[in-house]
Amino acid sequence: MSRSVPARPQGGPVLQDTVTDALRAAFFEELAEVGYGKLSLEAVARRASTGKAAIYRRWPSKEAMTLDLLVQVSVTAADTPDTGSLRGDVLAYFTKTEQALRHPLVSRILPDLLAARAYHPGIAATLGERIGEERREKVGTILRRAVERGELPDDTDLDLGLDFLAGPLYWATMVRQAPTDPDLLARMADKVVAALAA
Amino acid sequence: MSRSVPARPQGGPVLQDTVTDALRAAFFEELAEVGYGKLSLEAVARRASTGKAAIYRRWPSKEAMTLDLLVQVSVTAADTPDTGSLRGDVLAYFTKTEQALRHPLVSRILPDLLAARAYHPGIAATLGERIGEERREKVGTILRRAVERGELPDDTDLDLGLDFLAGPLYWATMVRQAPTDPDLLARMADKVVAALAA
DNA sequence: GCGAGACGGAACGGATCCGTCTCGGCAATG
DNA sequence: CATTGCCGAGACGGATCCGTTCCGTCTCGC
Repeated sequence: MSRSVPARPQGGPVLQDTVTDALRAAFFEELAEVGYGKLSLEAVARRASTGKAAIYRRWPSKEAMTLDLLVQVSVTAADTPDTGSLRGDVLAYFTKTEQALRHPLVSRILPDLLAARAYHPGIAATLGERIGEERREKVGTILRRAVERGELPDDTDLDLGLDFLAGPLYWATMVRQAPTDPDLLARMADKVVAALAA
Repeated sequence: MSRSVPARPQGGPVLQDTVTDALRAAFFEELAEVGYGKLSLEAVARRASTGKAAIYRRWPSKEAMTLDLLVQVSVTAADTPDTGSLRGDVLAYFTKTEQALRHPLVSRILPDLLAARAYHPGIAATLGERIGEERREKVGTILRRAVERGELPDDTDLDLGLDFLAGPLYWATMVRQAPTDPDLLARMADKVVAALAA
């Protein structure tokens, strides 16, 4: 063994440079193209115009690479601005979320990752703890503000409310894959507000 | 070529027998275990205690096998009974649907197939035309009955209503993977009725 | 200008998969 | 009893993948 191994905290990438960026981009593009189940590091390296060794120099395994990159991306979740009313907040959140879900990479990767949870405990944990919790926290702010304003009762069930903030939009956009025009979002927001107040 | 090929309508299975049943069961169990992307016909044959030839005697390819078996299963969708009120219909539908979604095989296979649509046009077509359309038809009956009863206005948007019948329950059960007790379903039904009436 | 180390590229062994093909076994038929 | 045809088992060629290892090159800091 003549090669010296760089000492690094196990499981994380060391280098922040062009090659790492290319690998990250290639990883997500490949993930969007074939899905996690069929993701091959050979293809990622090929797409990044890189040798496989460059990958294994950064991450110890395919799963570690996935989890690390997922966490990096998860911090992107945006805030939900206070528009002054529950309906305004919901509509703003719908508009922004729908836009995010329509992103070509997101729309292919997200359902795949949600499905991959069933087969890969690591992905389930990362998605639940990092991304899910953060989302829950940020979107929950909409409901808490509405309670403070007096638009919703004090004993509002936050979890149940979040199901209505997420469910219909996710179903329409991702499952049913319907073309959602702005008018639809407005009418959906009206109905969600009615549901929350019920 | 000494083997005689049985004349059959291209693409469909011929034999309805023990072997076919074993293959179908093994296919879905394997699908639930590894996902469509990594589904291997070798593993299906192994699990069914069968030779691979038995598969290729029935279906010309992995995709054909999948689509054929999916269509066979899709006819299982149950009817939605008339309970006399919109709220009763919704709650009955919720209860039955939640039960179906909790089925160990369904809960693993369904998200995977929804994700697989992005990579396999054939699956997207089959899911959309066969299963999606049928579901839309049956669940839509709930809304049409409510319109006839006068519980909903005549100009009710069926598609938007369906998003509320499906979205929150799907999100809570499949995405959030929350433990849904009967009480939660009842409160969710209340809110859905309020949303539909808005 | 020199050494350390990352680079792209390529090959490796071992594994898995697809789809085809060939066996011998077995049951039903005639 | 001989024929027929599906059966399970599994070998096969060709392909892909993982994770490791090596080569020769390039770019740094010193």
